[in-house]
Amino acid sequence: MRRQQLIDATIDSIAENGIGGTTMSTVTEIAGLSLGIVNFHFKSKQNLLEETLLFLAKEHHDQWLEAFENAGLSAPDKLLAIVDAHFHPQICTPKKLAVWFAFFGEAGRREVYRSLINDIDQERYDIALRLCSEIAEGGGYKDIPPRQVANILEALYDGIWLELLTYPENFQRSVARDHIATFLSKVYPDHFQMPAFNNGD
Amino acid sequence: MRRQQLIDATIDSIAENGIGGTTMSTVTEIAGLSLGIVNFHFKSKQNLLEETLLFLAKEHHDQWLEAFENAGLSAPDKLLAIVDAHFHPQICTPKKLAVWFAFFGEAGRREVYRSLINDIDQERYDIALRLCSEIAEGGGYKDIPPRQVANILEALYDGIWLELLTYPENFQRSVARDHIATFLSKVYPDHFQMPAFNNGD
Amino acid sequence: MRRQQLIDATIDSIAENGIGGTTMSTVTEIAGLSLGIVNFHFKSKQNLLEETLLFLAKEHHDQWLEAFENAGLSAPDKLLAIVDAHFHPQICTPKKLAVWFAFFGEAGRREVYRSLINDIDQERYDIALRLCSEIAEGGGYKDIPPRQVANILEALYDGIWLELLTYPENFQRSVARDHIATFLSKVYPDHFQMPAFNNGD
Amino acid sequence: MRRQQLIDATIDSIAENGIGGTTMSTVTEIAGLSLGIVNFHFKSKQNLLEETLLFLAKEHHDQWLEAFENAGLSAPDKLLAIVDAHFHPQICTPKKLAVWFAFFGEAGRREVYRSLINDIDQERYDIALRLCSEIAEGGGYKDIPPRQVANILEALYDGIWLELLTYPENFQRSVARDHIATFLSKVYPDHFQMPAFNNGD
DNA sequence: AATGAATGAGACTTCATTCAT
DNA sequence: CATGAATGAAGTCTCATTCAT
Repeated sequence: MRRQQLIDATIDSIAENGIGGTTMSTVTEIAGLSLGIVNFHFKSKQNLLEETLLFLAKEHHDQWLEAFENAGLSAPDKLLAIVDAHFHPQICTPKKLAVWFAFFGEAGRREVYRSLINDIDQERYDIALRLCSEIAEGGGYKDIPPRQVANILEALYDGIWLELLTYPENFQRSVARDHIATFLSKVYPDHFQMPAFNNGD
Repeated sequence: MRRQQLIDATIDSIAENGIGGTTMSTVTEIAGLSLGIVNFHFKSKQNLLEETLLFLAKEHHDQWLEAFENAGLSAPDKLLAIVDAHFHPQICTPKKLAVWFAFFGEAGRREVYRSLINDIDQERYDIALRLCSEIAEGGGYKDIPPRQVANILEALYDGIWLELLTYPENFQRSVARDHIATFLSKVYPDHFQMPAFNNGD
Repeated sequence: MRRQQLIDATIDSIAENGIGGTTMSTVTEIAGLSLGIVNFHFKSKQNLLEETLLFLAKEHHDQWLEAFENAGLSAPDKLLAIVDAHFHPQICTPKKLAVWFAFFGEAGRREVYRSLINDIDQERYDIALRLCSEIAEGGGYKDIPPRQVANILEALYDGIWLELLTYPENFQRSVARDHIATFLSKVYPDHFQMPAFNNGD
Repeated sequence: MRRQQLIDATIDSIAENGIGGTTMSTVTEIAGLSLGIVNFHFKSKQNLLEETLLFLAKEHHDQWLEAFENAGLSAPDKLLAIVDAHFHPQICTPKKLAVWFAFFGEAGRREVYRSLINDIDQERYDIALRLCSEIAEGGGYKDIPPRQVANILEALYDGIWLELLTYPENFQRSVARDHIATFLSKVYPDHFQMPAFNNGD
């Protein structure tokens, strides 16, 4: 309860001030609580940051995993469900994107962040790889190794997120998602269809 | 010169300590200069950081612009030259990638940095868009709007950079570049050819 | 009772963490009680510390006073009983010595603590002085004023305690006590006998 | 210069407020300097405290060592010189005594303090033991082992210091020193003479 | 009586910036 | 131009005390 309240405030603060600009004061002020309370519920500021990242990672993980499981039975359906999950309104908000990249910026030096992010990525990558392999095998796609498709997908998630973050004025989740659908329709044309483009884009 | 010496040291320091861990001391110590000298050549720490980002942006800009101009005359050649420039050994080093994402992660400063590098990004995007339009027109590619190809390219640059940064143990510029070449060969099959894949990938 | 339970825990905590490292938390945790309970039974932390010192002082006082009263009738017997009481297993434990010197070291609080234990020290000094006077008079010892013997005794108590505290690896109450007995045998040779020394010492 | 200024201020502050009550503020305020300067010249508060203890220990060590070396050639002269050094006006001031006992109170838990104090004590103890052995041998004193005399001397130094600290209103270095001279005159009567007592004491 | 979450003053420490040399 | 000691604001963390339950 208090913990979640503080994690929410931390997300707000990082989105607004960055990790470096996030202080105990900014967090507790946003949460409307007293300064000392963070060290009461979390051991330290560092721990608060880690728990915040953990929360985001879990939320993201649950989102795509559920999408994957609830999607239609076919591999393309499941793969597309995972793609869509990255741009779900619960996950892909300007605030949360800002926080993700704040952590990415530190990940090189903070083993904790890195391993946290890696674990989740790895699981998703493995599933995507399996789905691509199924599709490639079933469709007779021989020119691109499934591993490469999965790699490009991972890069596209992050790359598009960064576009959305950097140019929030054109922020449109649907367009973002269409980028990836387009890519898939080119790679596996019999299994994904090109999205219809609105003129304006 | 002193200024460049300090900017280089700043890059080293940010790569090693992050922006938050970069202090006047870490910078001047790496540069082998005295503490007080930064405020002599730069107005403030903030200014030093901005100049550092600007330096990277310019270096990057010069790289792809020169590649673009020196490339073969055809649009595909020129587009591929821009792609390659992103993974040139001068530009795409672990240290510099770390600095780029350190800046991307600093939400609070994003405004400042955005205003610094917007023009450069825009220029590259415009050129790529023009090239894609030429190719699409000449090749009769009608299903994907050139704007979208250009957008996906931008996302791929950043997304692949982030992969390289996050998983430095598989750091291979050539593989990175192949991802994009693969994408282009799928979008404009008559103008780009699929790279040959090594078995290991 | 709760109060005594907390005082005991305070002694344990001071011995382990020092006065500075002793907090409401360390005390209540050792006591196995809830954090808020101290301010319930004691006015404040300061008050808890004072009561703890007072407890030690009283315990010490009772010890030597009882020893004094129960000893043989002769003045030397009674004086030696007081000496022995300082090294009684109930009084002279590593933990309690640590607490004593923790308090002695707290200059800022010395005034407070002095006012608490002054009377007790004075009472013991007066009794010792009286006993020395009796012995000196009865034995015709004219070269040392009784007051000086009493003073040296007081210094020896504390000095030997500090040795015991500082070098706990050679902690031997019997040796400590022998130091003082030796001193007395030199000052009042007809009334105290030199202890036998074990070779090792 | 600045360092010594801060060490002096630390001694003043510990004497007045104790170690627990000594803060960066109290120290720098006494020194008339700015708050941040301690961490500039010393790494941390803990380091400042250790350097302060080191300074006192060195000063004390130099004092008795010089006294020992400059004293008359006979063993009694040298031993008495060491005794006297403990009550030299440079060493035995109310302020410095307060600081010593502040550190003694922490010594049990701070290995640094302990080892610092131990080293100095050991050297002095060894010298005193040697002198006592010489005297005992030369004078045919067989009833007290030299080791015990040396031990009692050590206890007396600290014990008398504590008396002086606790009852500063009777602070008289000469009386203190006489206590020890009296003890020695009783132990080695042919080599030390009883001091003359003023009536008042 | 008892609990323990919450508060907020105050401690230590870091570090951008200044300025006498 | 260059140095680096000095300053002091600001950040993290601790902890005595309070108070609703």
